[in-house]
Amino acid sequence: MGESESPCCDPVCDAPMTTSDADEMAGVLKALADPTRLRLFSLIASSAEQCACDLTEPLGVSQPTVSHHLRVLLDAGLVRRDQRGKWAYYSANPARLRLLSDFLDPEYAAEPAISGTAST
Amino acid sequence: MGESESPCCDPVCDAPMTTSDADEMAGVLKALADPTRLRLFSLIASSAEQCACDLTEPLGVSQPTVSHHLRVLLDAGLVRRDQRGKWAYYSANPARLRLLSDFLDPEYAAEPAISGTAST
DNA sequence: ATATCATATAGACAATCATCGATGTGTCAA
DNA sequence: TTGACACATCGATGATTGTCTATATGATAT
Repeated sequence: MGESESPCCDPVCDAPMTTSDADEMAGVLKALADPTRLRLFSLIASSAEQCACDLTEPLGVSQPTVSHHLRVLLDAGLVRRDQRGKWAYYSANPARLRLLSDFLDPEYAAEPAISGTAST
Repeated sequence: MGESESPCCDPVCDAPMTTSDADEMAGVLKALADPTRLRLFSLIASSAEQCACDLTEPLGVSQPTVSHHLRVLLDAGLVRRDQRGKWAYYSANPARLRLLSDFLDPEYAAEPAISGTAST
């Protein structure tokens, strides 16, 4: 199995994050925190791979803008690029995505005693 | 219990997102895509609840800045506020967080047939 | 070699944002 | 009622960002 991705840090609910962990995770989150880029990633992630040439039209933005967003996703490790001839094929990196979803998993996070009383 | 949170949309790997779904999910992601705000959320989420008065010092930013970030998290539905006297207590909303982690879950996402083979 | 195509990069610009100091609002105690 | 406190809001500012057009890079075909 190619990438296991460094564990990075504990889930967000487990303990207060360090500054450097927060910097790293916020960086990955930021890569997905834009509507156009999120649609772009979804387009790639919902199929095995996608030619960059097929991504401009469904997004409705210019080719350089798509290229820019692809680079942001690439730098965040969320996608990989495979250059074949003059075409560039992009695929999602599931390990990196799992890193995020595991990090955000509320798991058995302290249910904050809503309507009732703080039973502590 | 209380909040089940509208399902919002399918996981990002399942199908290309609609524009409105992308707008909504990117909005929630954006709320966590800042290092200071992520540390703030982690501080809140790693305990049952936190008084706002205890959040300024560990973050190392001014009180208005903390208040601003709390409002962003609140607007995103990621935290709740409980005013008690002159103190404001914040707690995480696990349902909202699960919405995010479920959305980002690679699940059985198409392993993009790298070197080896997807053993699925 | 030359033209064409796919993609990336450069540079510019408007919009958004994180942060701060100052101030407003509402609560509690004397 | 007055003062102190907790927190939110306002207004300003420097930095970041999403988007575009124009252009560079690099590969293929004639």
